[in-house]
Amino acid sequence: MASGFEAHDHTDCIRTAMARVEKHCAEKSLRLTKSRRRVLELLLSEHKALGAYDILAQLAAEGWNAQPPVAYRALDFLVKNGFAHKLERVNAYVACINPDADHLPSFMICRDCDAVAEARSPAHARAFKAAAEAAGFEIEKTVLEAQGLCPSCQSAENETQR
Amino acid sequence: MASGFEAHDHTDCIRTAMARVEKHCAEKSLRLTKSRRRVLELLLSEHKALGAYDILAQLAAEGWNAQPPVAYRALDFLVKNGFAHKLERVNAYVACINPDADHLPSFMICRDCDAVAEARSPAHARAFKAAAEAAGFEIEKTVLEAQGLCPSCQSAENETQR
DNA sequence: TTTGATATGTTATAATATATCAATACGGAG
DNA sequence: CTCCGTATTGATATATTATAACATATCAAA
Ligand SMILES: [Zn+2]
Ligand SMILES: [Zn+2]
Ligand SMILES: [Zn+2]
Ligand SMILES: [Zn+2]
Repeated sequence: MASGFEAHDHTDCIRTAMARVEKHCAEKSLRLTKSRRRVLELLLSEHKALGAYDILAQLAAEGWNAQPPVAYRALDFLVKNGFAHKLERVNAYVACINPDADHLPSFMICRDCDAVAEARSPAHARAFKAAAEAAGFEIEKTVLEAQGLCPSCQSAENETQR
Repeated sequence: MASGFEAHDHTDCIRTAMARVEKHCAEKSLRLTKSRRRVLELLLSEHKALGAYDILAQLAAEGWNAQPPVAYRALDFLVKNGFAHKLERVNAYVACINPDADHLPSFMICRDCDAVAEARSPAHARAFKAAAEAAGFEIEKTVLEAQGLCPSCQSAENETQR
């Protein structure tokens, strides 16, 4: 139902995602420049959200002397084109798991380990959209985020309680 | 289906909400102090979200010499006790329309006039919760927000397009 | 009336995000 | 190829949102 918490071949996960983004950029003549590509790689490296300043710190560690606009511009590009999403609850950004399909993303965010899973079956998102439209509201953007404990952090909490 | 966009007796709306909060505070021995009460009144005054610094500005206009922690502490109290909600998408706060029932709130936020409606039928919220639990995720908090155009701002956009 | 807990006052600063403008790189038209 | 308009980057400054820290005040119960 979701992606991010299950065990999977993450190397392949990254490769597939990059390939889809590259293809999409080629088709739409979008320029996946050095900083945009590197920021996307950082977001893809783990199924976790990174804040803009986390990204800046990583770039700095790689010798990049990058100021805040560098991160925000790259993130704007990635978000605008659907390659990443912003998690409003935590002011952080995560790579999209389905970066060329139009969708209403929704997320589960672990408060303990910061793991993020993007839900794949957006029945609730469509239901929200339908309910809003029934109320005469024209949706342009949805924010659907759940914060709590991922499966493995629930286990960890139970361990320490003993 | 929602509250905020429809015409209604808003004076009564405010009075009812304050009464419910007062009752709840009395029952739970919560202290609805001067600043907490005034911030809640400001949030209730319109079905719009106010940022912490909007609130500080209003308090200042009333002669309050209030520093940021004053607003954030009052908002924390109101949010923690379910009298207000934070809209993560716009970093702003809105009074709850159902302030003594436990619920998973969801919102429609107009990008044009900043009107906010809290949805009353949370079928989509429950569906989200169910989907997350099916994935083994333990939800502690949900953020469900739609941003777009409220009914009256849709009309206004159509006017100007002519 | 002491006491412990909760709330407020006050100052400073952290964390997140954007405005602005100059310099550069890119990519198509000629 | 080379010129031109546009998109992107570099660099500095600043805006916006939120919290840390610690002293003081208030409350309510023992
Ligand atoms: Zn993966
Ligand atoms: Zn976790
Ligand atoms: Zn009302
Ligand atoms: Zn509106």
